[in-house]
Amino acid sequence: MTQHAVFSSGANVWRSFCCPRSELWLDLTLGCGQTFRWRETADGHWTGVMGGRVWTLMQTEDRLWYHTYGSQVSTARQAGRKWPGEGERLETVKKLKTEAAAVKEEPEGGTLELGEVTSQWDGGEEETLRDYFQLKVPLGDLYKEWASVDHHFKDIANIFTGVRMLRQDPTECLFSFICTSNNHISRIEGMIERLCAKLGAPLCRLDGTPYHDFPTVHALADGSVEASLRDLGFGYRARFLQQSARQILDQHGADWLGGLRSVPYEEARSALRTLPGVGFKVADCVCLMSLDKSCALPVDTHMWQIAQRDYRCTMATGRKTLTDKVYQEIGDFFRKLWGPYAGWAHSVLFCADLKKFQKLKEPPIKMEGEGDEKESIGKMKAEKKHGKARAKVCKT
DNA sequence: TCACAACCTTG
DNA sequence: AAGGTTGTG
Repeated sequence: MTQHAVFSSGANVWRSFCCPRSELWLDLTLGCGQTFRWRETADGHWTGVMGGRVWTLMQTEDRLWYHTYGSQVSTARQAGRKWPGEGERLETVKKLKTEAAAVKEEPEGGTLELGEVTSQWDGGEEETLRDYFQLKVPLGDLYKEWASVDHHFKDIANIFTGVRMLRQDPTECLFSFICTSNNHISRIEGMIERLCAKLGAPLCRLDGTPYHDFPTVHALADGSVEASLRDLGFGYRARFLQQSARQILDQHGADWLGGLRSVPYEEARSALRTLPGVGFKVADCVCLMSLDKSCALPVDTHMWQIAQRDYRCTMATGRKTLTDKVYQEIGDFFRKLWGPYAGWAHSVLFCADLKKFQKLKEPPIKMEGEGDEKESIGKMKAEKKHGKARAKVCKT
């Protein structure tokens, strides 16, 4: 049976490229609720479906490592495409061992075996990842700019580093976020998993777990979908999904969503809002996370509270419900404060507000024999093991 | 433009 | 209640 790839096992092919932690922190970026399809299948190893195939990712101090499954898929994908030269991508096994040993703290030393490293062209995988993580956007520089204009941001910026917007598939993003209304992240993840298992193309099976692609708009538009999804626990959202898919095909065509990438923000948002189950909040999520609208800023109940509590945002206070007008004003307030990448800054604050990451705000715990450069990671692992969960730290 | 209820489940 | 949307007054 095929198993999930593990970096230290020596049984898998891993490739990597330079990507410092200040630019990307996988645990936060994949776990902050912008995507619902990645799971931590081993310590620091994230497995999920992206671009029609299954990946496992992990990172060391300054590199991002990746493994993909079922390489036969890549043959079709490569056809007719020209990829940039591979240049300095290849590393020697010796260098890998040195680096991995340094980072992974193998006490035995020398027992660590790494997977095969081939010199063949990687089939565009590195480029796919660079696009998915939008690595051309200089996150470290943006953090400095946001911190210079906003001391609340500055307070958390040193802890919650590398929180990056993904460039997700628009179809997956739209239909996933229609599921988020009145819902928790943990439950959403289960729903999306069942949605893909029911309507998505099967890709492979790892350790007995089947992986599926996200369903196509066509699959979601079928008349039987609402009943199926209600059976899977989608509640009233089942109809929204089927109707939105139907409306896209009937009124625009399957390529319409992707085409919104080249349309101005407000226009794209208005277009999305014509779909059932899509209000301002969901539309902004889709704009920000899949349509290249970096200024789109989803205002949920969290951001509403943050705006009042931390920013004394006057338009946010004194109302019982988040009206369309206030929604707009809060977004404009943060866009003025943070600039054209306001949506990215928002996700850092959102991430820092999540219950599951509150432990990162605690003072570091010194572990015996632990170097300080791996402090934050060591701290997280240590506290995961000890199950520490202290009260949320709020700054006022 | 604002407020409120209803909507499906479950952690 | 939970990262909302829709319909009604």
